[in-house]
Amino acid sequence: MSEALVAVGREWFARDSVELAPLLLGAVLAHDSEEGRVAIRLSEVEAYRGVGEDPGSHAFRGQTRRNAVMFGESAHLYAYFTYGMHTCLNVVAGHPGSSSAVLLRGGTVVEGLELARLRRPGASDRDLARGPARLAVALGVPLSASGDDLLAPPYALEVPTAPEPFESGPRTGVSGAGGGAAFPWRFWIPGEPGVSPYRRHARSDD
DNA sequence: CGTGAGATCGCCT
DNA sequence: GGCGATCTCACGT
Repeated sequence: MSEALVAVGREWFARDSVELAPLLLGAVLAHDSEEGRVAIRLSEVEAYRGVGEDPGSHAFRGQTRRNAVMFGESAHLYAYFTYGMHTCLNVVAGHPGSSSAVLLRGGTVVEGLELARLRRPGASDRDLARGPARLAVALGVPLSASGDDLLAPPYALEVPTAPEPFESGPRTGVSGAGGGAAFPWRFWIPGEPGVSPYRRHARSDD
């Protein structure tokens, strides 16, 4: 179950987001704060491409204040606020200007379980980081952290030396153009508990 | 376990 | 002014 993990440099992330996304499955992202460390093993991600290529992407219509981080260096954090209350986290992919990213949709807490429970009162252990907004809360990463370099403290990111076996399907929550079978850019590790349950809008036939 | 609706606000047209 | 890369609770099965 537990494979070897290694730290990698920025160039490792500077590839196409659809290629990068499944390679991040099984990676462990840690975040340190005054409260302590929480680390999450990623079990579900989604790839988003750049300007003009991906109708489901925040970058589709070009650079704006919100998505500016997507246009910068790889391995930085792109955090965005949605539905009036939720923060979701992405890892920027590709080279500067490619405006692509990988959304962290779910995972399991592998370190700092007690702290994660405090941050998500009432949630079962399985649900602590299952879903993109839940994952952000469990890690303790706020919206204001957008733009942070994930390759420097207070973060630590390690990836598997051997890629995890994965499955793929339509992206969750992306409706209209950009959703559905034309963009099967959601990737997950089959059988892992940290795979998000929200597929209602996606019309997947898994 | 599944479905459904409300919350709540920044972003973009 | 409309809607979103969502989550939680309520209620029926």
